[in-house]
Amino acid sequence: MAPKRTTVRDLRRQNRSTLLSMLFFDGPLSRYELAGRSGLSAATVSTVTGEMVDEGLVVEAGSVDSDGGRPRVLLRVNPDFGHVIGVDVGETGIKVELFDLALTQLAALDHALSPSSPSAVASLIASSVRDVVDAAGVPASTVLGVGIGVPGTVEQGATAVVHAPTIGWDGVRLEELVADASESAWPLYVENGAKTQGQAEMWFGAGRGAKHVVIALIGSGVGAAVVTDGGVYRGATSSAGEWGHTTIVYGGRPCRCGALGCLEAYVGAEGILDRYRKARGRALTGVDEQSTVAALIEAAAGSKTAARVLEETAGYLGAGIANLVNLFNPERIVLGGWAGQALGAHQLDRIVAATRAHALRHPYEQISIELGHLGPDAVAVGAATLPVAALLDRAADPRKLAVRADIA
Amino acid sequence: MAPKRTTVRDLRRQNRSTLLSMLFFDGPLSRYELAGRSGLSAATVSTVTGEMVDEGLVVEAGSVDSDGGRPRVLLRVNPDFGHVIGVDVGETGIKVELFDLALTQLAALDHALSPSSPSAVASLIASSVRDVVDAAGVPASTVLGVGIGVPGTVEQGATAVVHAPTIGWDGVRLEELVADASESAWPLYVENGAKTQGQAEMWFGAGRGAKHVVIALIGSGVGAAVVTDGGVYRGATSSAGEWGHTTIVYGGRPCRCGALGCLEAYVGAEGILDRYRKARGRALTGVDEQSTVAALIEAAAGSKTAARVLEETAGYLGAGIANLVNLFNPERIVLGGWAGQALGAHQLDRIVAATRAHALRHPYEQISIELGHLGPDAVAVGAATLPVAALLDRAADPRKLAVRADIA
DNA sequence: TAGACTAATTTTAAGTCGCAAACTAAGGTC
DNA sequence: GACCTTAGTTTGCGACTTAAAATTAGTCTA
Repeated sequence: MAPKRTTVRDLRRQNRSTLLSMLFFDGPLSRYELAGRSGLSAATVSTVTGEMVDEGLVVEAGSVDSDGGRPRVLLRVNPDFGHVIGVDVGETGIKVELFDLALTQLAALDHALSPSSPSAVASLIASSVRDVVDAAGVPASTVLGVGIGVPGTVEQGATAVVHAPTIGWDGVRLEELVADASESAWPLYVENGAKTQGQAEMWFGAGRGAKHVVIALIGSGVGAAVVTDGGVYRGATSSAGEWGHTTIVYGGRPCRCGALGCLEAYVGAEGILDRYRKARGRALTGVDEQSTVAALIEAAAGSKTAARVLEETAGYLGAGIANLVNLFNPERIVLGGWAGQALGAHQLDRIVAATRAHALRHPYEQISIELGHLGPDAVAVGAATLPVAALLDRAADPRKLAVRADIA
Repeated sequence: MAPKRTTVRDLRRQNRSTLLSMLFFDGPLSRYELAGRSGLSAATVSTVTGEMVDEGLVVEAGSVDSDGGRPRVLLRVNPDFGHVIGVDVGETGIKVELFDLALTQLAALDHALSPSSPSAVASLIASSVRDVVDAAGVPASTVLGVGIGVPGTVEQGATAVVHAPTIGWDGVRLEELVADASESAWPLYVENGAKTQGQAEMWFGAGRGAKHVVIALIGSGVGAAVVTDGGVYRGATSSAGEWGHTTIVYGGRPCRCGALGCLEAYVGAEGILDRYRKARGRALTGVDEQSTVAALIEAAAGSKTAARVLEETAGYLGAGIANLVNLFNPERIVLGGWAGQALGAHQLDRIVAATRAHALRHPYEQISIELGHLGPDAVAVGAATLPVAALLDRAADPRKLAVRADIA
């Protein structure tokens, strides 16, 4: 059982973490402001920040006048304290990006990838990570960790286990595989790609500032990242948020998961296009799903059928969102994913109206529905936030004593 | 903003709370066992428990042999340290019960109540609370707090605001009303009745020992209490878990909430009976909903129509449960509420099968589905746990400095 | 240009906390 | 009754936060 005790040491770690997180999220702040915001005494702020400055974690960043007295010295997280890497394992390729601690991208790599064995993917990840470090020209020793977003559920445990039916993975111990394929021993953080994308929206996108958010992601598949009390909600075995496979039409359209009437079968890109094909009698043509959906949206101006299919889609989607509202009672819904943003750009009013029609009045009144600010590219940045989150949480180099139980 | 700092005083409070909670939930324990379980040193356990014994919060409770050495002295929470009161505000009456700290019932009162103004209900609560204290013969000064379960959503804030459409309450500041109607200044804890019932299942019923549980409650209405990481999940404004009004059949049966296709319209008692009436052409007779549903279940042995309606009900319910499984990924589902337990007793296999059919394999494999151990009576005990939870959380008399932000 | 003044940090001294180690208590065994 | 074993207490210490005092780094005034 986890130790439930609290010792004096935990105090310092907790307070370091609080102050470091404030500096990270709320930009440069003086010690004085830190004291005010944190509730800590000026003395403590001084000693704690002093420590972090000595360690190179925090640096001074100019100063601002304070009417009449000693100017305030601004502190901020040292962007060069270390670097983090985010990996987006997609269904058709992997992206590897390297960032500094301010999450500024310093290098990026893309690899197309036909469906391959888990160990082949793991090797590719390991070598690409190596490559991106070389490409960025940063010393290997400054890499604090590697976050990996995968298209499937991830069981967090002693080692992360991935279940990703769309790429044929079932019980893949990706963390072990990548670790075995790498020479370096950087901490690895494997997480569901929807959750990393959600994390990115929370840190840099439409979720900023809110504590209870559901990020609805609609692409080929449909998923959601649920943020409760500021942290990503995982559930008992980290597979929470499988919104796409909730039943919205009992006994309805067959879904690729095998069940009937899943939301994904109606509002997933494939479901939308298939419904159009059935209604119209023939399919739209497009080089890929994404452009076909775009063509459908454009066609809606002239085609009654296209317009009706999209209208219905907005209805289903609104009902699906209303389910999230009723169950999670968030303060904000962020509509993301490439199809979600495309639909939202043309149909947001209708989607909102359908949500209102299906949600209870009280929780509905609490929410705002917004489009995501980031595209699917955000999976990699989101993955890169994982080692940063570990750093903020421990307020210490995550490579040391990497107890990675709850990354939040 | 809440103070984010952690001071050395918080340590003691935290550790007191840990030890007190262990004693409460895991029965009498010796200091030695407490040290082992908590990870605290024997020295700290000794001083902390010493304090709590001095304060009367904890008492010694015999001793047990330890092979060969000094016997272990058992400690337990002093059941007579104080008393707590639970109030169940139902649609047809209120129940008020008084318990000692071991949640042993010492007195109970029932009042029928025709739909009345909030302030009339508040007065009745205030006077009944007074009465139950007199009936139990305990000194008023020993009452640590009063928990109130209400049939609607409760916005927790500076003062609890209740929205309960079924009894015509909209924005009722019940906490203020009751406080104004009482002479005593006992801390009040107002909470949704489904959540208090869920809390009772967690502490004493089918939820014991689990950390991620959804308690599905089916009666006339349908709701759920979601427990994540051991605490009741509330969402941004405490109206999370409105499972009954999630859409399960898009465009389906009208629900009393105004929307179409809500789960409640299919598996709520009224919905079941109405579906039977429509299928059969005539209604079953019964003195009330509860006995009518019982009659329907009995009729299923002979009547094809009744059997089919129940079968369909199991299907809808399974799909609804699957949605909970996919979204919350709990480790356990508890099926409660009078109708839920009645259905579960006769149809559990079918419900489980329908759940499996609609849930994703991976999260499905994590769960066990169980019948609730407690009936709807549990609302009052559940409400009474609220002041106890406050006591355990603060490890101090909740009447002092009652900061009731997060009761968990 | 030297005080005087103001406001941000740092230093100092005090009090709390948990812990390891030494110590005491309470039983059993031979 | 000497000795062993185990439970619980006391003691001394290092780590931590804090209030208060001291210091620092500017601006303003005369």
